[in-house]
Amino acid sequence: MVSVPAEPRPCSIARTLDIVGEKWALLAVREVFLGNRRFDEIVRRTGAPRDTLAARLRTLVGAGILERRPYNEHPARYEYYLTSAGRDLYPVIVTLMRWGDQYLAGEDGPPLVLEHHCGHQVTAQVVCEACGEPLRPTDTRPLTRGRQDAASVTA
Amino acid sequence: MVSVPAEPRPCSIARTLDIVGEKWALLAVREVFLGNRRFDEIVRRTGAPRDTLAARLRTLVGAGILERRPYNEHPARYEYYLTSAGRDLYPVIVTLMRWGDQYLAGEDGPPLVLEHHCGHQVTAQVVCEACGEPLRPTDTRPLTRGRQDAASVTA
DNA sequence: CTAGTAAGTCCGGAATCTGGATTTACTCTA
DNA sequence: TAGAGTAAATCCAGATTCCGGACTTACTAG
Repeated sequence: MVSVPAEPRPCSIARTLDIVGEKWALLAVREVFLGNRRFDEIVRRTGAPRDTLAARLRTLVGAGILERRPYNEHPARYEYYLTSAGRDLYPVIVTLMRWGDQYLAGEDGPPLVLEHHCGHQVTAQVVCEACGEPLRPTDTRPLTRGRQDAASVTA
Repeated sequence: MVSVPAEPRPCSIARTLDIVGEKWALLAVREVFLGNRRFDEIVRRTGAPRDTLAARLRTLVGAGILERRPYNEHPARYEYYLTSAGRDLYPVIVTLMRWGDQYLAGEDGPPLVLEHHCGHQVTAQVVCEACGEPLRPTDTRPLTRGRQDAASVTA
């Protein structure tokens, strides 16, 4: 009965998902990107339960993704702003959006279309920052640093 | 006591998160990208509870992201493969990874480094497919199609 | 005959999520 | 000045989900 040594990967994806890997967290961030910064507005736009949203906003503020700024005292009222770390979640949001546009849009197309300042509709593409080429799974492989047990990347 | 009309946005991000907006779902997909296709291996690498993982794999297969192929009969054994829809989640995965590398890596840097076939380490960047320029939140705005209540995008 | 492997399922307790009502401290309108 | 409205939560109790560990099934290898 030798138990197999469980060893979850140390992984940036897992760590990130511990913070934003839940529906309401990311939808709250989406709303702030769209300019809606108030609690009730975020509740209304996302459909999240108030309790749950309050908890998520706390986590996001604690993680340094959102900043809670008072806009009124007596009674205390707050708005949520993206920090620079929060703004850096933009790529995550737009790639999620693109996937949904591709695979889950109904007959009348994507529910929200963004326009880039170049004049075209936004279609998010992920490229290698170094060479500018599109990043495809088959074109990358784990760089060996110590023991690596990942097999090759194939579909 | 006029109840405020709740109207969650129809949104590709929300729809996508209904499928993959949970830690274990995306980590399972990560493992398959890394070439680990078997149930026990995915459990071991992600640390997910077996029950939960089984449920997530079912969802992912149902959503057309993974494909379950037998590699053995008697006893029946299966492997999970990415469909093309699944491979299209690569941008989501690498942008999540980049964010974690930036904000959550410890002293010894990112736990996993990918090498692009151009020879450089992978740093995922999101660009506008049309003009190739980096996509920044301030450079995009919702294109009005019918009523839109999103304010401008500002930080 | 025993041990190991692989892909799950079953279980019961713990934690989390959910919608609705309530609270607090105002401002605005009749 | 009373009543309604606004905004950010919080409280609650029931429903759901998550979790880890044990178990099952059907083999193969020694």
